[in-house]
Amino acid sequence: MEPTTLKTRKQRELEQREELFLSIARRHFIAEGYFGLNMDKIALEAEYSKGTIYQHFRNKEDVLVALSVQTMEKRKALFSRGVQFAGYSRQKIQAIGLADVLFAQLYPEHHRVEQVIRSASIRDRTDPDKHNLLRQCEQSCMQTVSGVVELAIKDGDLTLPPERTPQDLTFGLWSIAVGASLIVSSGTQLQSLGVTDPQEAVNHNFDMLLDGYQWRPLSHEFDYRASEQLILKIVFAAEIDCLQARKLSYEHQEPI
Amino acid sequence: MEPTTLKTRKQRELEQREELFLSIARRHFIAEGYFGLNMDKIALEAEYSKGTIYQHFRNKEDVLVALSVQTMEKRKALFSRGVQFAGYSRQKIQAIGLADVLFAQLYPEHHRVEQVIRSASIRDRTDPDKHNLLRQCEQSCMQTVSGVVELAIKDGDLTLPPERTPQDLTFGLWSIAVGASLIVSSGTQLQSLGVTDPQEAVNHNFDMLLDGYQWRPLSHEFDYRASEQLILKIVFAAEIDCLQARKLSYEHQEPI
DNA sequence: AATAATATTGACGAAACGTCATAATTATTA
DNA sequence: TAATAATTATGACGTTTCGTCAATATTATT
Repeated sequence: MEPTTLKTRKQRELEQREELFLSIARRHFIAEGYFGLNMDKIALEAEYSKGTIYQHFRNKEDVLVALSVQTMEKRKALFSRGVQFAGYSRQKIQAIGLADVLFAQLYPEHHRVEQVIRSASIRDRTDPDKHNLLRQCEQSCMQTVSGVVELAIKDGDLTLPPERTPQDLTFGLWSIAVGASLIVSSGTQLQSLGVTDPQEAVNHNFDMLLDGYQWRPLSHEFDYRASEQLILKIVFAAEIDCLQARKLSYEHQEPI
Repeated sequence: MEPTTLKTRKQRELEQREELFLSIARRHFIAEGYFGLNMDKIALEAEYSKGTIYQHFRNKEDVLVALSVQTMEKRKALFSRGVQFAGYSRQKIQAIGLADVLFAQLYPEHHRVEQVIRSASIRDRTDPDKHNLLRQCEQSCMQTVSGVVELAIKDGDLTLPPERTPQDLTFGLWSIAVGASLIVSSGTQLQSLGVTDPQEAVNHNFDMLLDGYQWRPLSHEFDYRASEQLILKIVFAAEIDCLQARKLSYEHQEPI
């Protein structure tokens, strides 16, 4: 066998095995969190020795970074789909916002992984190179947003104050998304505080922020509710179907 | 000795000891993060046995919740000071925002504790009662903000859309604050992305969100820069002095 | 077929958690 | 005050899990 073919087959096998480890790891993490995720169990379940696992991952935190990268790539793909919606620049932003919501609903477990890895203590144990890969992935997501901001400026839908960069706005949207999901997941009793529907509130806060920046058309000049339905129908039909099916199957299971 | 007097002295001693444990724990956590914080070391340094530590705290995570409660109480005190500023309702909000910034600068280490405890995995190990105490503390902080929102509505500075609660707005501000600090601390290279001054960007995003809600006076109707200086001077003079002094002492130390 | 290179294994040492029987201290009673 | 009861402190111990590494097995090369 030629070395090239051999190498690629080897590589394929390695990647496949890594994928196996990661899928087991993700399952364990979802079920039992950071402390329930343990290397011996992964090894046992994958039917490889622990040493082999450690040939793929420097340590436990490395596993989490790898999971996060998968997550971020999934999110990025959805963002790219959203940004393609043909409409006002602000509708593209809306589409990205919806993408993020759908993402959270489709893969709620991915969210938890991201949060753990953001924690400084856990991050400090990761291999800097792998961690940079994750950060690049995140930046690439953010750049999708910034790209739309720049487009809006070029189209004349948006004029930033002097001294403000498109990225400042992106940072604002990103903060709301990250912050809200963290607050919700941290168990704060939002209901009892007066926030009946956090998701709805986040959407509205996005709108208010963009209105504040005077991104046209403003929310009172345009029917963004209708726009939302349109975007979901045109761009994310598949995802909606998937969620719908899942919901139905829950309803079926509940009586059992 | 009467039982009451006896009990209070005992209690005082216990509280003092707990404070000792917490101060040691905080130092270790700051220096070495979650994994560097360890119960044996606290015991050793406090010159008590490990068992005694476990009489105060159910487990390691409980120590962190206790630290977080201290943190949140400090923040709440600063918020209460800010809200007393006599001016437009929106200036009160600005004052709370400044309080949060000052808090982060005065006690940067407190921030890290809060972030760790928000992580679902770590939270899951805490005693629910103690954790509720923390959540109550947080809610009380948020209620300070919501109170100002309600005041603004009463004064006619702000009119919320139907279906929106004051708490939805609070949730937006809170999300920005929490999200931004998490993003900054997670090591995302904001500079290289185009956000030169994250703190400045956060402030501006607060302004834009409030402008979006049409909270009067709007940012172009009023000089919030000047207002900021005024608030700092009138309400937070002590904190500014403290930071200034710290800065000077750093400059003195650097040549050494 | 012999040898070299690479990959796999799981036993092992280390670190830290949280417990609990024992010892020490403090309070109560006679 | 002395004896006894109640409370509190101690640190050795069992347990878990991490990450390593010498020994072993597999694969490639000569």
